Amino acid sequence: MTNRQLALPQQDCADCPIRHRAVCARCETDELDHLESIKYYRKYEAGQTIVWAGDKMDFVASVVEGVASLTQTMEDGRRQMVGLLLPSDFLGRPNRDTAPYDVVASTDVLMCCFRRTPFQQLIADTPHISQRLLEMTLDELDAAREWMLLLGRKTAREKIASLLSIIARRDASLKDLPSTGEVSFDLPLTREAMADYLGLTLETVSRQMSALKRDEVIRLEGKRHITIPDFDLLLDETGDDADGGMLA
Amino acid sequence: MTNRQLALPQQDCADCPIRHRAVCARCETDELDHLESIKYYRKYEAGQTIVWAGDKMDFVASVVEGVASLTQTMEDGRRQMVGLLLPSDFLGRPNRDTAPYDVVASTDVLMCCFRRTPFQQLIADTPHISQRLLEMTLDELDAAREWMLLLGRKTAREKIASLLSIIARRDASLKDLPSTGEVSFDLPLTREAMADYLGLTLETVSRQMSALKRDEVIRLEGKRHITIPDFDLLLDETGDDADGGMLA
DNA sequence: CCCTGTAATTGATCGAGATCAAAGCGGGGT
DNA sequence: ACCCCGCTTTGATCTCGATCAATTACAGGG
Repeated sequence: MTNRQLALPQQDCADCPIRHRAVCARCETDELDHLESIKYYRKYEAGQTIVWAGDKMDFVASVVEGVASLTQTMEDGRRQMVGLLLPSDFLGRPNRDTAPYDVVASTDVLMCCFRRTPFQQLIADTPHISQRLLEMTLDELDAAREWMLLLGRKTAREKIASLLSIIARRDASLKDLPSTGEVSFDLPLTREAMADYLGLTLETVSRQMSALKRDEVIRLEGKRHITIPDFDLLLDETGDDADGGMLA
Repeated sequence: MTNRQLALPQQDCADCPIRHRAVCARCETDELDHLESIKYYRKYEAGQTIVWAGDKMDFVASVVEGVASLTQTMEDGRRQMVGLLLPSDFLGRPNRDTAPYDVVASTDVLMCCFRRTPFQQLIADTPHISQRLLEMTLDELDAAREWMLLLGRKTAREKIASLLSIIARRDASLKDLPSTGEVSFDLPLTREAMADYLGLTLETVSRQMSALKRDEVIRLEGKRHITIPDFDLLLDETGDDADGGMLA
């Protein structure tokens, strides 16, 4: 229902839904042509592992549709998600050939891939790409640091509220809707994935979701579709300052 | 003792202790000359706030000597350190004029500063600088993600051991010493700062330090000078894989 | 040398979230 | 329809780290 028919491998960057947000955002037509010539699309199904930590990675990519997660695992099995890749986010690091984390598709995912070596060359030659990549990396660093505050200092309830508000916001911005008043979206994560992201157990996630529902901060239709009757009410629960405190 | 006489504002980049690690690492002589013409030095005393969150920041800088911390504070006073700036680390974000975090000198600090506007211009014109900045930002992102695993999933004892091993490693690498066998260094952080970094209370930090001492993983001389009789023994306590798991 | 103030240690108790354990869904396949 | 099987919810109990509360160590100043 939400994961409607994934687009078939498309050709034209001009029609791309992430044209103005992804690593290619600042490219001129001729630069885009060059990118277009080395790109290829790839689909992954929900639950599928895109890359295993430690594997060679011979491509970098932009998420076009869907959600993927970056997860670190300790020897004894403890797991921590360290990033969520939403449409327009970039996967991979130029000049590194080994993946440091597992990358798993949370929903069906469509990626726009570039072979790593030609892409590295392109970065070196195209300031519009390397500048955009720097900017995106700095944004990711800000997001990671915001997440450090969440992991280190927030309560379970605040963590859940923060996660929901972030997903709601990014979902709204993707659809060019405002994130105020009543907001509604599909959760792209299982309870377990939420727990891995928030540094909690899945039982605690479930309990806090129930508590937020009981307190009418959220409504659940099925397990995955969420309605937030009043977005400001949710923000009050995040522990962030009134202005939302968002940087990016 | 460790914070020996801070160098007087110096002139010559060629003699700079962070010449080959900082944002200027890849610059050629002529590029260095250009940088040299817009740089100035600034000292801060231990405990002094370098920038307040929300303040205008009209410069960016490299840490030359000393240690500074980046800290986020919630309205109710909960605090989380989100980064530690060691010598060669970069402070500030091009194209952003407002500081997102408090920056506080943990020890006496010497900074090599650049006014933001000319520096931005320099980045745009000098691939050697922007490439190095991208690389450093990607490293910081890796470090932040490693820290997310620590904050979300590690026990108090593992957190302390991880922090000590990171500081020991960076201290050794700065002095071109190996980090094996017996290692010894000064802690640049108070117990409270350690707690803010690790997402713990200072009491828990103190207790775990005592426990590591009791178990002879570390030795304390005074409150701040630490000796690690066997670095591998400390690594066993971090919860990371045998190979150390370090990326950068 | 003794104050004084700050940083650190140590002890006693509490509580949020983890862990262990059982049910409830709900949807897809035969 | 029915039965799985994976996901989720809910309950009972335990535990690690937080909190509250004294001490103790130490550096600087008179």
